[in-house]
Amino acid sequence: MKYLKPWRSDGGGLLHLTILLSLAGLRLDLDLDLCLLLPPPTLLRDELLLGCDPTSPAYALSPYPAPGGWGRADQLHPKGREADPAAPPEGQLLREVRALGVPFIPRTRVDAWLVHRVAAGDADGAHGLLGAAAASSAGGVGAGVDGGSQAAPGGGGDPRASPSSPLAARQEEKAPAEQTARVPDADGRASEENEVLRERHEAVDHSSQHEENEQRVSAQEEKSLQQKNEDENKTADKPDWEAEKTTESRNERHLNGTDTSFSMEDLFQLLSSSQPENSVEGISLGDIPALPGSSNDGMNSSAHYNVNFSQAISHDVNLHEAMLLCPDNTFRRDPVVRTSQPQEPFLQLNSHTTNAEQSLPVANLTAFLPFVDNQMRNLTSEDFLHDLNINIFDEINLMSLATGDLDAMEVSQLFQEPDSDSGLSLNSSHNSTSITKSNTSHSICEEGATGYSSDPESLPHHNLEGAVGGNYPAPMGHRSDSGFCGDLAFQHVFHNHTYHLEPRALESNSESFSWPEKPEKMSRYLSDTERNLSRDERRAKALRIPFSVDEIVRMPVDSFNSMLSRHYLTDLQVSLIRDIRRRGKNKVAAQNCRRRKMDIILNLEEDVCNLQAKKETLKRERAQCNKAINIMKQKLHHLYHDVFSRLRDDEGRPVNPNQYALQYSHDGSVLIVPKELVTSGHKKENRKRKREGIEDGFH
DNA sequence: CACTACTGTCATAGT
DNA sequence: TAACTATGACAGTAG
Repeated sequence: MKYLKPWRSDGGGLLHLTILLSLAGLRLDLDLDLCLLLPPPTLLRDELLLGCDPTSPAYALSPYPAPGGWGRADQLHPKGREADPAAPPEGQLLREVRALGVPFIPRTRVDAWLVHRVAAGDADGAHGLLGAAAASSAGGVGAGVDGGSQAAPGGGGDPRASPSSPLAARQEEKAPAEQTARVPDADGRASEENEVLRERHEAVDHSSQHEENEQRVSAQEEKSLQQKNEDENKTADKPDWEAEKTTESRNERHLNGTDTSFSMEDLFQLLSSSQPENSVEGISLGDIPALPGSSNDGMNSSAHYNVNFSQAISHDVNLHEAMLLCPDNTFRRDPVVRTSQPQEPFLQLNSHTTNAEQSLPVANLTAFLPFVDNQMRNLTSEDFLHDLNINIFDEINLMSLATGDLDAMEVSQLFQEPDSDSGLSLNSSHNSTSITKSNTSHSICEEGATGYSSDPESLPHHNLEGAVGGNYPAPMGHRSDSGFCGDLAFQHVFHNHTYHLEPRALESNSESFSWPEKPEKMSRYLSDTERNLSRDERRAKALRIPFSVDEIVRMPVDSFNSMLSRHYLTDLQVSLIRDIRRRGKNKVAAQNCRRRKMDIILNLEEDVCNLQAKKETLKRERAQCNKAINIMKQKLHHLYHDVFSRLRDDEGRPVNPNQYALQYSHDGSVLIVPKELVTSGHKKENRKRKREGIEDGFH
């Protein structure tokens, strides 16, 4: 869905939008048609008309730009398409259409061909031709990319797209048979017309299938409006038709609004000034399938082209009721906003959310879910719809994150960012570092588009980028400037359509939403499951990185690098993955570091304890030694006195121990010497020992 | 409300 | 030079 570019001069984006909305069972097509018809200032009015330069991008039926445009543009590129054998040359077609007196000029060759067939009475044929639009267009979004890339190698298709998608394979199979029967015109575009017309036919079929459900939904909406909208209490008291009238008149007031913005009236004048025979409704109706609420079958008569402008706007009511008004009608209309809506239709859709009161409660939005979901499921038998659903729901899921989990202010911020693809630069002011850390290798477009930051979590819009990440590669570097705004606008449109998500989808996607850095702020939004996730895990989820954080961190570097090269990842995803790996490894390193530090501290404490214990032991040993020494001294003292008591001099008298001392000689003999001699001898011996000790110390 | 422990992260130096 | 590790410093959070 990322690849849809609604705001384009050609009808392709519009066709896509119309078809997709029809597939979704929403009666949004006319309103969006009118919105989409409003040309950007730089768009020449003639580009809206059939007679534009065939080489102009506006002429191409593809919603994608020609070669050089952004990726997957090749799918519906005229080149490589088979010509419709029944399609007249474009000049003849135009002449015939004009000759039929159709009150408008079809915008594209497809429209012209359709009008030609219908006005000529071949309603069934036109109906049939219309049908194929959904298949082709949706296939162009999803599965059928590769066949187109073969047909238009210069179309900037995603080179990594699988060449074996089901639709591509089917196209390849049927191509030879059709080539034998085709009568290619000069441009080789006739087959494309045929195919797109067939797609439209399918779109109409789907639309008619959803008619009952749509009416039921509309009735419920109206009932809810009448019951719960205080501003419209009077309307609630009136019969349904009066309520509708009120609604319609309200829209007419919007239409006739006097503000200076680009109104629908301006559009009407703009288109009618150069082509007086053209009517606005004609142009828009040329692209829309049968309107469920119209009295005519829509395709059985050309009368449905004569819907007046106010009727067309009445469908605008349906659009906004379907998109923006919830059953309990907590959403208020803003006439000013609505009046200015035609100027910048998608941004106006954004403006609906700028009012806090206008934020869409998820519970209310889910009223549409069963219907839409069933319709989508019924269509999944088609390969293209498989891919389409994926893309749609990707887009839907992302939007649901914003609408379902953000408060009104954040939603409004999300939608207010005009310069960002996917509204990704919303929160840039909240995190200045995210800008300074942006990879300078990114172009401004990409940075703005992706809100590139090393800290995606700080940017709630990043999860939008996730729509193209993970398993849905996005050719980010192939956008044309013109496609940028369209992409932005178109995403916003589909974001609004995501209001029909299942609650489960909303919940699951709320997990992938990224939140402001403030944890206390986060806790308000995060579920218990989310709260258990680490920041990087939430970031990875937000960007839909198809690897677990644990994998990213623990993987060997070789495997890691090969993994990055194997998967098609956006720069933002790669950056986040590398950041996750770096942070994860650093986290482990920090844990190890702290563990080591704690180990060191514990070891030192243990050493201190051991040393203290050793000190105590030594103290005890010293005390024991001292005690033993004292005992020995005591014993020696006793022995000394005992010996002296037994000694006698030559005259037989006891020896006084205070005057004599015992001296042991080296040969073991014991001498009794006077103490004066022992003292002097001890001094000399001590001196001698000291000298010897000093000499030993030197050695 | 202050304090503390824990944890994640960043910057930087070293391997 | 890239990748990784180690570590100090800082900030946020919970008890």
